[in-house]
Amino acid sequence: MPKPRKRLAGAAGPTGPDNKGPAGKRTKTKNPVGTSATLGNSSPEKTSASKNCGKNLSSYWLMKSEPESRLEKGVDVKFSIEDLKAQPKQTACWDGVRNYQFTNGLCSGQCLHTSLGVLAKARNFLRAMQLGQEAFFYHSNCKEPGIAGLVKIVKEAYPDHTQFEKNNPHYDPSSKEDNPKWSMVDVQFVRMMKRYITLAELKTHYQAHKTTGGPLKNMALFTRQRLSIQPLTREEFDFILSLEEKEPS
DNA sequence: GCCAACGTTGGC
DNA sequence: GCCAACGTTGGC
Repeated sequence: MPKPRKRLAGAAGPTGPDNKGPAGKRTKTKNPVGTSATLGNSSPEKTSASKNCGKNLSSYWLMKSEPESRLEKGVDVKFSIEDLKAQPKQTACWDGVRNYQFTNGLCSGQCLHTSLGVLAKARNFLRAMQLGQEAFFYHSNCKEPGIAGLVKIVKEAYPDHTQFEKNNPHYDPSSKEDNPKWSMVDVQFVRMMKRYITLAELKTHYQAHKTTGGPLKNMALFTRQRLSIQPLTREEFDFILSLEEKEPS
């Protein structure tokens, strides 16, 4: 399926395709705790994970985030595990790409758009995530990529309500109430890894396992390289946890 | 900063 | 609906 690809260095496209409003990063000082954090508490989540159709879904995840500053349309996308730890309740909203929001701020849909397909996949994964499930917090696009810690899902996918609010800068007229485009989950810091598990180390195991049939042989980090939220099998998850106890190879 | 990988777009 | 161009991810 992959055909030779072409890349034009110059690309000279129209500069800035839609600047749909830089949608500044929410300033943490905005609202006192409580606003949106409590918003969902009253309703017993009728939304449920019933979309899951009883399929054999993953219970473990890997979520990528960039720990080093980088501007994307004027917004710094940096969000390291230390940043997560620093949040109130050590909790943040996760929109499935690599954007995040403070749970005690205006929890609005800051939708740094990625392409729709990627988003759709990320969203599907987001919607499959269930309360209490654990995910590795992965540092990407940085000096030393790797798994920094563990987080857990503390709120299952819920629609980002601001996408329906006309006055909101994140209003998205193309999103329908019965099929919201933007979802988020909330994740909470659990712990740091006992040691940082680098991508290089994981890759070494992945390559070995490809021939030996070990647990990482199909790891999405290497086989689905561009997914920002990826499912892990229990075997993958357990194997990676076991690496903590070992000397880096 | 470069560029490979790869998903998406759009002309036909 | 194919397929080349293009934009983005993310390692290096």
